[in-house]
Amino acid sequence: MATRGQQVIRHIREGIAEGRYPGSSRLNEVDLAERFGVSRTPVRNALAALAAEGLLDYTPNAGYTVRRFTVEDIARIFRVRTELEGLAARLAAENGLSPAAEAEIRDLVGQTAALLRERRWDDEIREAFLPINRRFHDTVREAAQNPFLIDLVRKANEVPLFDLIRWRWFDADLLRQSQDEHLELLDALLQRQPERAYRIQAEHTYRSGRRMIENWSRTEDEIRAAHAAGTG
Amino acid sequence: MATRGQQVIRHIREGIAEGRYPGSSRLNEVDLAERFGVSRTPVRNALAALAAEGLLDYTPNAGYTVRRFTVEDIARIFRVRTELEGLAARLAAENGLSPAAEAEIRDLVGQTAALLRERRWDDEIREAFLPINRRFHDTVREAAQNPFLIDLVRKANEVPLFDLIRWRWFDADLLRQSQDEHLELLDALLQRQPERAYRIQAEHTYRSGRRMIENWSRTEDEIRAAHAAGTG
DNA sequence: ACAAGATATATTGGATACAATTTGGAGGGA
DNA sequence: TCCCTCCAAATTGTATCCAATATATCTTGT
Repeated sequence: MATRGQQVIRHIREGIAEGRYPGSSRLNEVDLAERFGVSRTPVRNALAALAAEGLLDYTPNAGYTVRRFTVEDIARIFRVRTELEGLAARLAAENGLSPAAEAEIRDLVGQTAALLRERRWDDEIREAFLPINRRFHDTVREAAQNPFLIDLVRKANEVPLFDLIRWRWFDADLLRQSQDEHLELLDALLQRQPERAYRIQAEHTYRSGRRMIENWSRTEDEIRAAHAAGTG
Repeated sequence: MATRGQQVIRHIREGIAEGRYPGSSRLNEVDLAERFGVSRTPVRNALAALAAEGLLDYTPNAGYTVRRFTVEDIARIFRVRTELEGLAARLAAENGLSPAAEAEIRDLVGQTAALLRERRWDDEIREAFLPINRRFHDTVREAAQNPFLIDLVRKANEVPLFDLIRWRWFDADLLRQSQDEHLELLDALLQRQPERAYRIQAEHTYRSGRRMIENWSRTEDEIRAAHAAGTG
């Protein structure tokens, strides 16, 4: 089992991602310690780590606050993510796919095709697609064989609330379109076409960012309202 | 004044950058605490933060070690840095330079020109050029108006020993070449040519990375030897 | 001599007590 | 009413103590 400090890091990270600690809200050490049933020591270690990661802001003698992202911040983040994800696809095409990676991706594409064949769109389908999509892109990034790049992309994905709002607007058309792009990307990777892989992936990420921006403020407000209703 | 924890972070960071703690070396909490004249508490906070930043590796119940970078790691880092720095230049060209930024860059270019006119190459010239060069590129990155991108580039520059070996191979020819590229980049920025700015900066960073790789192992060995001689 | 287990030592993880700093408000004066 | 000062409460920063874990050492048996 991991240390308490590690667990506290996970708890706080999840709490922030799920909107329990809204942007700019202050994180009180004793409150967190009581909530998790531990002393302040592991809490402080967790806060220091999360601040170093960029998820929290820290002011000496004034504590930690949840880093707040504006719509402009999200746009800037996706401007960078577009290039990083595009670069990962380009490198993956340069390296070529390992037999294991190709098998994995083919399997994932096949699973998505099965979902599409059901010709319906409900929560069940969506919940099934989430891990498939994540594993698809994880596999592509792995194929880039650049742990440093993977780490940066991971950090760029670690913006609070991203997980919550990423799929709210998802519908059947988008699933089909997503599958099309995945198939094209797979083709580019197998054909070893780095520039084409870059274009496909960059455009994919760009559109994902545009949808994210469209839904950002609204979702943030909704979560804030829901949280206020739940506590007040 | 900052807290002791902050000071310890700075001390350890500098120590690693200057090779006092070689790659893979273990960082003992009590040793560090005694060395800095503080208790283990601020040391532990500092270690947690530095590990979250990626400068240290952490294993539960086994402590922290200085992250070790191989030649392959450096190559991967520069593959990413090339794109990130290129992206920053592209965005700066899209945004255009503020009057203040243009004045700053013109001043820095002028200072470099003055250094070149001296027609000599010694430590004094080199020491004078270091901060000029840093401020030049900082200004360009600032002009990209993307704090998130700046943060990633900063992290990419935070590899131990980079500061030590970055300029060892520098000579008069490279100073002249550097100035030429800076002038071309300034021109591209003023002309608002994003693609050209990207090309110039990406090539600039790429070559810098190539030189870094050529000198990496050698420098690491030298530092290790010097450190061993100093302590043994 | 060697391996396996037990014991001792060193090191990290966590809890608690105390010091330092900040923050909020009470009180008084202009 | 406004503002300034000072004091008290809350909060963070640090030190120290103890527990848990890992690592090294020493038996002990074959």
